[in-house]
Parts: sequence; C-alpha cells; structure tokens
Amino acid sequence: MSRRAVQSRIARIAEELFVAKGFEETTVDEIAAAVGMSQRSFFRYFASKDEVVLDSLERLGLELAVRLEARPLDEAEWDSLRHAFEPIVERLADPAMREHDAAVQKIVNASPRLFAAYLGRLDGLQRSLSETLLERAARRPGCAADPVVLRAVVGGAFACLHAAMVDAVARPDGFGRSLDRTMAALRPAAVC
Amino acid sequence: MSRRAVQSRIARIAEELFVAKGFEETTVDEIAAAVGMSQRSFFRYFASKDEVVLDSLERLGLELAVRLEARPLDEAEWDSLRHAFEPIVERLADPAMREHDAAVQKIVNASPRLFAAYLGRLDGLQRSLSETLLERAARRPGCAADPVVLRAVVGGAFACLHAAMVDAVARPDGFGRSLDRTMAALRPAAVC
DNA sequence: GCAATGATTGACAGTCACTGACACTTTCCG
DNA sequence: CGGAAAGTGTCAGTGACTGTCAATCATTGC
Repeated sequence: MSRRAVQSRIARIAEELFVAKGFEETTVDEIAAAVGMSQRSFFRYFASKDEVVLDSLERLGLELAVRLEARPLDEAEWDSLRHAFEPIVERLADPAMREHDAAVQKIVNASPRLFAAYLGRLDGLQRSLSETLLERAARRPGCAADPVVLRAVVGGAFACLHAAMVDAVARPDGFGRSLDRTMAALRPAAVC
Repeated sequence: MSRRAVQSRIARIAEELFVAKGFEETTVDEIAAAVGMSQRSFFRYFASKDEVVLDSLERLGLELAVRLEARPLDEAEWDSLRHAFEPIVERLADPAMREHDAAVQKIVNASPRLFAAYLGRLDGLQRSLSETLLERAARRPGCAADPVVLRAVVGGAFACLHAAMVDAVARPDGFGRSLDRTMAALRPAAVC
C-alpha cells in the first residue's frame, strides 16, 4: 500500500472519529488504534494531528496554483484569481463533496487551535500565489507592479473567498453567487 | 502588585528570552524560573505560552474597535476602517515602539504555530469589527448592507493592513504609505 | 534460492504544554 | 481578632510529539 493510500485511510477513519467525538476530544492514540497501527507510526504519516484534517487543503492549494499559472499573462490579476478559485466552486457544486467539506469545516471551526492552523495554511497559499503573480507581472512588458499592492490584492481575493465560504456553511447553495458578489465589490483598479 | 502589572513583567522577561533563544526553544519552566514563580502560577496569568506574545494584540484590537465605533455613521465603511487603523500607524511612528514591535513580529514569524495563532486572533478581530459595522449599517436608514460583502470588505481592509505590515518589516519607514497605497487600490464601490 | 541492504514498523522512554486537586499562606474585611 | 477570599507552590496526570533501537519486511544483486 502506497504512502498516499495509507494517509487517505488514516484521514478517513480519523474524520469519522472527529465527527463522532470532536477534534480535541479524540486522541492520537485512539486514531492509531482505530487504524490499527502504533501512535509512532501515525506520526510517520502525518507530522501532526492537525495535518490529518488540513492535508486535503494542501492538495487543493496546489491545484489553485496550477490553475493560476495557466491563465493568460495579460489577464487582470483579479480575474486570474477568480478563475483559479474555480476548482473550489466546482467541488462545492457536487452535493457529496459539499457534505463532506461541510463536515470538515465544522470540525475545523469547532477548534480554535485547528482553525488557526487552517488560517496559517491559507496564508502560506496566499504567499505562494503572490509570488507567482509577481513573477508573471515581471514577464509582462511595461508594467512595474507594486509588490505590496499585489500581495494586498491576493489577500483581498482570499478575503472574498473566505467570506463566501463562511456564508456557505449556513446557506450551502449560494457559494458561487456569494463569491461573485464579494469579488465584484472588492475588484481593485488595474494593478498596473 | 496588580494582575496587569504581573502580566507585563512576565511578558517583558519572556520576550527577552524569546529574542535570545527563540520561541519554541524557550520552555514555560524557564520563563517561570526567570520571573521567579512556579510554572503553575505562570498559567494563572496567561492561558497559554502563545498568549504572552499575543496579549498586546488583544489590547490593540480593543482600541481599534473603540475607534471604529466613534466614526460617523454616514462615513463609508472603508474610510472608517482606515481611520480605525490609525492607532497602528501612530504606534509605528514612534521609533522605540517600532523596534519593539519589529522584535515581536520577528518572534511570531519565526514560529509557524505562533504565527497561526496570531492569524486566529486577527480573524477574531475581523469578526468583531464586522459585527460592529453590520449593526451600524442597520442603524442607517435606507441601506440594506449585504453581510457577506461587508465581511469581505473588512477582510480586504485587513489584507491591506497585513500586506503593509509584512512590508514594514523590511522597510520600516514606509508603513503608512504602504497602507494608503494598498487601501486605495482595493477600495470597494460603496457597500450600499 | 539467498544474503546483503534499505525501508517500515513497534516498543519504549523522554520532553513539553497544560490541567486539576489540595494544602498553605497572605491579604482583606467586618 | 477571626474567618473568608485571593494568590501561590507542589504534585500528579494527560496528551502531543520526538529520538532511539531493535525487529521485520521487501528489494535487489549474485
């Protein structure tokens, strides 16, 4: 069994436990026992208990980065970001996925510690996307983008995403609409 | 000695240790010993090791909230937020404060765990300011503000603040300018 | 087949953040 | 003065995580 497969197995079982008894109330020992491995081995597949939950976010982030790279160079950054977010919209369009993600979101929101870790990952993703956009801007002729402003723009786009997602927990159907509304409201003037 | 005074004393001594050996490398036992109290008593003044560093943020957040409340009701949210950020600008104008805050920022940035906790606090502040603005919008006649958009706007303003602060670590003098530039770039159309 | 080799694992001990319980002292107040 | 309240130290315990080591398992070259 590949490393990836084992991780998926652990994550699936762990999430069941988290849903049943809560994140903080579930010990790593319990997860390891439920999976059928030692605690020590659990930590060989996940660096921390947090990562079991946030691992999927990592992969989603990678997908966003790829999408962003694929956008045309002359497109406005704001639109490129909106298109990069599309995998999330698509993902939440599938009811099965949406239900799963809602459960995960609930787990994350219920633990301030885990929620903070989640924000940390989001920030890391913003940094990486900002780097990408900055580099793309440099490849574009006659445009000296302000790095600070660019980072703020990326942060603004994520603020829209975050606001729409928070809302989607309550009204699970309006995510796409909310995202479009927020991103229309905050659309910056051309960065160049 | 008042509770507040003891907390300040602990924070001061702890920060020295953090600067000297790093946050993760400094144990609570060491801090308690340096202050001259038991580990148990340390936790009677701070709920966690994180809080020693992030406590000042809490007080700053309260100040922002007060400032925001004091803005005129008919002012655009974006401008109210910019004015609420003023205490930070003023704080960073004083070289002594700036140096101290830069040291704290460095401690926070050096520990992903602490940095995540920092982001968590910022998010909490955003929620509270959003609540304030939402309530203020309700008091204003003829204006049905979209809560999702409003939260995104607050998030956008904080994204500007964050981008400017990250930049200020490198160029310590341009904070006010950076903040104005980013907030000009992301200024949303009127929320109402 | 088989032996050398490298990866995977479990068992164990240890560190560190944090908590609860209890006893002791100091301070405050009637 | 006496007794409640508040602050503190000690101790024991939990839970996340890490280092170490020996055993096992799979792979590869012969």
